[in-house]
Amino acid sequence: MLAGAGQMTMEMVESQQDDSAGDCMPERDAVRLQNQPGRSHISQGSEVSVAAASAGRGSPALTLVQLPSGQTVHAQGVIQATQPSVIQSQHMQAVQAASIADESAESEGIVDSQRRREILSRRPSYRKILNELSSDAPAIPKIEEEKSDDEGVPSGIPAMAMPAGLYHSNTGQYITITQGGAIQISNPASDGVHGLQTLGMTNSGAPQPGATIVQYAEQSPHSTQQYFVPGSQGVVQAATGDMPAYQIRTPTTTLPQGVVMAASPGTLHSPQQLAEEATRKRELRLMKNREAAKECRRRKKEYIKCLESRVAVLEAQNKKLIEELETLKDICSSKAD
DNA sequence: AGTGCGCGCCGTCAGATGTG
DNA sequence: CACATCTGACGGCGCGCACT
Repeated sequence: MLAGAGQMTMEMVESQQDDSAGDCMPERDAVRLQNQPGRSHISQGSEVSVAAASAGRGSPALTLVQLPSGQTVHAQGVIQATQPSVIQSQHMQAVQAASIADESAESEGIVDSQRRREILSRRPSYRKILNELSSDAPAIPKIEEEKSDDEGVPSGIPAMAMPAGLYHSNTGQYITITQGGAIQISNPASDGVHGLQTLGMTNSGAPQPGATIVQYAEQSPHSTQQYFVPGSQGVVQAATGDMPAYQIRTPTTTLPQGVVMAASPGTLHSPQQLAEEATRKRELRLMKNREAAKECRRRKKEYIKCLESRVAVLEAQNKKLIEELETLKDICSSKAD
């Protein structure tokens, strides 16, 4: 990432990393430009001093140019407005802006610095950061929440994007919903016909719209599978082996993660059943974490793309500012002559 | 063809963070 | 505060590529 970034941009990125994990903000960039002339391509003792007047968000940036004669000139900058940071949350921007602008107000400054430290100590949430920014900057794509098709699906249960009526499990089995509402489970290890199991769905007329989740535990007692069946209602759990059982219910109950026990909780007394329950919970937790990790990686990629976009924007701004500075220098030197 | 290397993706764990 | 969620870190795996 960031390969080919210009020198100043890289410095800015590095300084961002100094502050916290993935924090940067245009306001602070402006302050740095003012306080660190060496970074703004203005040599020490230059005849022209440039101070970036803090321009509020959305207002044109004004640059104060001190001429050798002592005259001060307000120059309109090429950057019309500070760009919202890709990775800086609005909350953070507010705190930062307050901490910079109101340093004289000691009591508020103390509170701000405490809040600032508190925020800086947190790890960034890619989803939160980008969503907050996207609400402020329409150009920044919002990280997509769960698609509407997935609404009603308990978190962590992958939707099977398969043709209508045919679904594929995470263990390679195929689920077929027949027109009569029956669920057929086939194992591809066989030729697709042998080993076919059929489950009946009898409550397809459940009143609440939503989706069906089929949870299926087969020969291995440690194997529990869930299937999301769009467009229908109810949750199905199938368990074969010692105690074959199938249950269908609507997914709107308060049971978390859409899990339905095949056996009633009151029957889980034997050590074996307790062990099975513990294993089932572990499998469920691993499955949810697996999905969470996938989602996190997707968000991280999006986050990095936004950072790279911001690098490009800052490089362009940097280039324009340098050009503007050269122009102002020429004006000043011509006036001095 | 066999091998080593780099890269990306994935699953899992542990700890931080968010939420009701 | 308990529980859920998120994310960094780690290791494994597969793939492509260059080299022998």
